[in-house]
Amino acid sequence: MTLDEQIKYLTKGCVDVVRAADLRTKLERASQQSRPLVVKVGFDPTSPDLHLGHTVLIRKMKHFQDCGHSVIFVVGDFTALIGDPTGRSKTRPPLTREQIAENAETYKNQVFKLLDPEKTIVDFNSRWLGALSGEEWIRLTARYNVAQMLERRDFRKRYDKGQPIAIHEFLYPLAQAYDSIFLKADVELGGTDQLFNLNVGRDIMPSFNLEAQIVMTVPLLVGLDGAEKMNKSTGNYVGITEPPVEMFGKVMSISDELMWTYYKFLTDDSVADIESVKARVNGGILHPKDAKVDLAKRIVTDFHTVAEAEGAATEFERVHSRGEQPSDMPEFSFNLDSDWKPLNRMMVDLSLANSASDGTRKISSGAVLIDGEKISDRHWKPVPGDYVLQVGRHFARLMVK
RNA sequence: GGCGAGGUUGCGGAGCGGUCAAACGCAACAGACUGUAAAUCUGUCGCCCUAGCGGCUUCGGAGGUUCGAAUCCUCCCCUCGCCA
Repeated sequence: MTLDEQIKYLTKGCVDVVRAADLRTKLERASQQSRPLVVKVGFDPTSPDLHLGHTVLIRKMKHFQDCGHSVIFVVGDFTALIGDPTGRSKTRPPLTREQIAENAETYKNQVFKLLDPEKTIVDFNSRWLGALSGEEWIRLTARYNVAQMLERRDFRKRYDKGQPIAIHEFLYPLAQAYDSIFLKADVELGGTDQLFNLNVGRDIMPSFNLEAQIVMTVPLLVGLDGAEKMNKSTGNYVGITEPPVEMFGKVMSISDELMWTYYKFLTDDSVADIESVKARVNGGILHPKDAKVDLAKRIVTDFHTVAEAEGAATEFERVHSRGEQPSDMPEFSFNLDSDWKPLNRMMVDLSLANSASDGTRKISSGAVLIDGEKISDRHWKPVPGDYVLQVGRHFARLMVK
């Protein structure tokens, strides 16, 4: 890749690049001196369950690796003690050493699906932050002032409203900045919400005789609903440990419009390549569904194998395009005499309805099929044998004895 | 601390003594149409059952008035504005 191509690749999808000109200079120098850039990214060890939203940042790390730079994955085990100030003042339960180690392991397993383990250094910021003396802390805090801190929006807001800001909250950005100093970071990446913290590192580094790091931020990914940010608690997410078929189906359910956003943030394709696919779709040359299938396969492949992605696509075709039964469905055994209940209640037991009333509603709205036959009577009773129960898009196999 | 507004079924938001399980919108869930896309249309959207113009529990909490309360009264709790 030429320098310009590299810059395009590395800055694709980024919201902030502070500063683009400096990035160019650093890249140039790195290639001249064949010295890879040190790219640092911090992760909070408290929530190791990653979804596609997190992978936007991880993918950006990968892009740097692709260009030959070294990436440091910093587990913020020390900064977790402070907690990134959100103003929400919920005190987090402190993690034990074991929990942190465990979460870090979980992170690794997930993150290395995208990152090259060979080229990734995993480190813990307690290693250097925990070793700082009181005196060193004072020197560090002396590098910044309150006016600068108040540029951070949530600090400013709280200050203006007269709400308390604990002194240690000011330490969080400074500690994170010190990570960059200790690691001599050339680049720090983060989500857009991290912009202030990242810039503190940039601001302070020169006073430690280091060149200011480049700060690059990536946006929060929109969730499956196309409206809210991807979030596990609202359910509009795709977890990266989800099975292939689930993952594929979820990606297929997004709107055509959102598909382009996902192409941008969840693949390594260049903006130009994506635009050309889009042009083919808009020109009627490529069916939008095929473009989405391709996207879904690629996303699945990132976290599973190519074969599993193909399998998921085939399964999807079978179930949704041809209306056949899925090859895998939960199975349940019943004894006709002792276990059988009216269907609406049965559905509750099988998690296919929220309540017996809900089950009744589904039955009367024609959503319930047994072996493909619509059931309208909740008192339907089987004779011993195997049945496939379908409620909307959910299936279950019933084995009745 | 003072004054004002308000807390209704996931959210928003009507209702202000009976016909209220509570309008309407959104979300959600089903059905039709499709490409499990969007848009559109239809239905449902507290719980229970022996499924009926059936029963039960809901309108911040606790009491009270009334044949009858989400609606009136009392006390309490909480939220949000404004002034100190």
